Amino acid sequence: MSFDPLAEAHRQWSARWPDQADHMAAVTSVMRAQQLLLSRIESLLKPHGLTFAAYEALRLLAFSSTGSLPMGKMGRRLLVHPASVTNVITRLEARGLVTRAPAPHDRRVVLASLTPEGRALAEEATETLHRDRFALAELSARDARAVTDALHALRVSLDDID
Amino acid sequence: MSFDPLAEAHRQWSARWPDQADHMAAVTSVMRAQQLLLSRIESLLKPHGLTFAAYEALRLLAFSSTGSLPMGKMGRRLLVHPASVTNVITRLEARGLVTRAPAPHDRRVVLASLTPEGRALAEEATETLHRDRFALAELSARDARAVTDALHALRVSLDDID
DNA sequence: GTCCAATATTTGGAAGCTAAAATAATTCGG
DNA sequence: CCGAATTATTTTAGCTTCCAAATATTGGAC
Repeated sequence: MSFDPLAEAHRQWSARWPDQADHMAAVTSVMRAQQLLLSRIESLLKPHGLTFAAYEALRLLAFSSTGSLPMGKMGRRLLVHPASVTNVITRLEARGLVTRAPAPHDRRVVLASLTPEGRALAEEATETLHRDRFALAELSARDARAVTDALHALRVSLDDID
Repeated sequence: MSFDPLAEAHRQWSARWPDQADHMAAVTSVMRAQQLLLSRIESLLKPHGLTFAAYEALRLLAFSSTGSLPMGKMGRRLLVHPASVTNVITRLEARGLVTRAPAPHDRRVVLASLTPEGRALAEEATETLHRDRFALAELSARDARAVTDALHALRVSLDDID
């Protein structure tokens, strides 16, 4: 009874380009899964006034031993463009969740630091995500690992690793 | 020798919340895979002057029997917000790849139609993507299917299907 | 037959991402 | 020890997403 638009696209593609259909379907699956997950997670975070990007930045700072990190390092860890870090930190700073200051040893570097409010919010938001297992409450741990493993192979093939 | 920031995140998460780590890693994998794929595919499409969103709209029209579809239907097929369809069609129309006209039977409905130039570009772009197997040339068909299957389970758990 | 509710699209605004150019600070070569 | 190259961040501009509000059209109730 279930209709899967993705399976439908795969069939259509198969009819014309049989040797491309599996790769097309993999790409489409990734795009769709990301879209669904992002939307679920953002609605979990919305009550805290956080987007996913903002949550990740806060979480990263909360994980660091001192609660502060250089902007550039954050971008590399989060795998986003430096300009995106500037963007998100600017908004967090305006809300008093983070402060910004030049690093003592190298004044080109800007250090973002968690305020107590920022740390508290990061923990609340993490609890919310945990309650719903990152929106994947209905997925078994085994199936979650299958996703990670399959995508590991994909990332290797895209040179994300090594 | 390989360092995988994702495996690292999984380890850190495991140390504090062992029963959440697999789900967190699955989410992070999806986000990262999408980011990588999108970036590869957009560089393949760039020479044609297309973004991935624009390519998908063009491809959808090219697949339809008449080469034209109502805006709303396109949004539902592509699983994006109506406003996004307006946005992308506006840009394609400005380039002469698509035309827009009210539907005869219901003048609220706007029909987007492929021009000959639009159809030609859709085919060229598809050929380019095929040459690199949607940026997944290095991935075996078996591994591609594993991705689709694992994400199928994820999508089912998110009620994307049924 | 007219008015009201539902449907289709567009508009405007907030956020994200990227790439490329501009600014500031540091370090290295001669 | 001074100027050039490098590095870190921000700015600007373009594209994408979504949401919410506005606009237009249709169809049903009375």
